Amino acid sequence: MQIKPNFFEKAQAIARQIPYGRVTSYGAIARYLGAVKSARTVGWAMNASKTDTSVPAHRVVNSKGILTGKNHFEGTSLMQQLLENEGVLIENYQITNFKEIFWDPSIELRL
DNA sequence: CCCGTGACTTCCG
DNA sequence: ACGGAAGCCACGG
Repeated sequence: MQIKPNFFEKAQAIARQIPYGRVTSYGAIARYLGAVKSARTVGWAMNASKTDTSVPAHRVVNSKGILTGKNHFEGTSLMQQLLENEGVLIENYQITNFKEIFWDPSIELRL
C-alpha cells in the first residue's frame, strides 16, 4: 500500500515515534514498511540515526527482545541503561517483559 | 559499475 | 526442533 519513498526515512520516522517505555523490533518496522526481509536495512537506518539523537535506536531490538545493537552503541551497557531508565526490565541484554512493552507500528500506526 | 558488508527475519532440509 | 542458507535495502570501496 502506497509507495515507499525511502526505507531509511520511514524506519527513522517510526523509530522516532516509539512511545516512552516501549520497544519494537526491526522486523516489525520492516513489516510495516512492506518488506519483512528488509529488517537489516532498518538496522542500517539505526546506524545512520545513531548520530541523530531524535531517533531512539535503543528502543529497537530484534524479534527476541535482545539488544543486538548494544555493540554499536557507545560503551556497552548504555543501551540497556537507557531502557532500564525508562522502566524496561532487562536481564543480560534481553528484555524480560518484551511482549508486554512491545510496540508494533503495524498495529499502533495502521490507521 | 561491481562486490562486499551490516544493529534481522523467515524458509527449507 | 535445530542448523544452514536466502532475501531484502542502502552505502562504501
